[in-house]
Amino acid sequence: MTGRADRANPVPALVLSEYLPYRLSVVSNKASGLIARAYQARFGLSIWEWRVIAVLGGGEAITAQAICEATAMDKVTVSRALRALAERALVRRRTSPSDKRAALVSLTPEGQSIFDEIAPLAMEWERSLLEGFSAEEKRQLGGLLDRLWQRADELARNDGGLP
Amino acid sequence: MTGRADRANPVPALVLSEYLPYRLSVVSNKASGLIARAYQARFGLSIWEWRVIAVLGGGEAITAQAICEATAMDKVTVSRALRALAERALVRRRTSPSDKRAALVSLTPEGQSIFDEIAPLAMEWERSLLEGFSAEEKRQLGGLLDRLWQRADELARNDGGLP
DNA sequence: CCAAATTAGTTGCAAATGATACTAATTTCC
DNA sequence: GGAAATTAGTATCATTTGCAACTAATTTGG
Repeated sequence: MTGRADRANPVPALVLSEYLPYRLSVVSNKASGLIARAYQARFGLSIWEWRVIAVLGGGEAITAQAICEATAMDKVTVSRALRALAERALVRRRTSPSDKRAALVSLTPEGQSIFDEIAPLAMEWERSLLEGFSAEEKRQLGGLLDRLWQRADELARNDGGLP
Repeated sequence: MTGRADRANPVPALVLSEYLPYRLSVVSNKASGLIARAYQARFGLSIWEWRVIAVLGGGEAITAQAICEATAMDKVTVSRALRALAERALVRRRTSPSDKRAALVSLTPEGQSIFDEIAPLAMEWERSLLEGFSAEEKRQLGGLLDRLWQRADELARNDGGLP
């Protein structure tokens, strides 16, 4: 049982509005777009700068590499976000004593205070987006997204393994 | 009952990996990225060119405006995609007889044959992504995404209505 | 212990994207 | 009937992004 299409199981017609990658993309852009506009307008932060701040908000000093992993961002994107944040003195970089190639990044007090200000707003935005969803539905959504995430990683690993 | 945070209902801490807009964005990028790479490599199509082809695959000649609505793409993006597709002779544009500002766009035979070739692959990619999901789970996922879509539209309409 | 390979992070350049302004055709409505 | 406002689509320019090449430090393995 391959699940592959044949005479008995024809491939259903493609309808863009029903196509999962399309729907994910539109929903994600709508959701992120709303909030990104707000970050930008109120704090002058790009969505990537915000992501970096979000992971640094925990208080630990971590390397750019660790930021890449925690944010699913490319190292170039992280590098640029860090440069912008450092220029505004929202983060500080100290060369790691154990590896002089790497820098340990942490929020400055100003960075931390921006985090403290945005974090609750971010949670409100999320809540607002999920208004009308029951706790059970939120749980389902989370679980389904996790599985899609995992599945996409698997497919990427097999270099597509795609048709 | 505002749902707003107070002493009794504190705002939960922000954890990026649990944050819905972030998760949506990552999942969407992973899913689209996989498939977009395949469009590009095999057919030289950008994701937008593909979306345009997908809506034209139905066979109707429609205006760029209608394509915008059907694909959730910006009119500039549609214009560029159409230019690229027209250069490759995958679409044809005829001035609309009823409105000389608008052009009715349709696939050429070559365009149609590309659609016919990709559409089943696209369905396979989707199936592959959803491998392991029960019919019920797929239905749930679809419903939840629809509601998020709708909700994001509502929020955008109230200019954010966001905090 | 040292040459080769790997890793951290940055930079430079080409291509993609987005915002704005523009042209041309059409509608509105006085 | 025609001036003003609207709409379809395109062009322009600044910014962002993505890729590949690069520097510097570290690890590997012979």
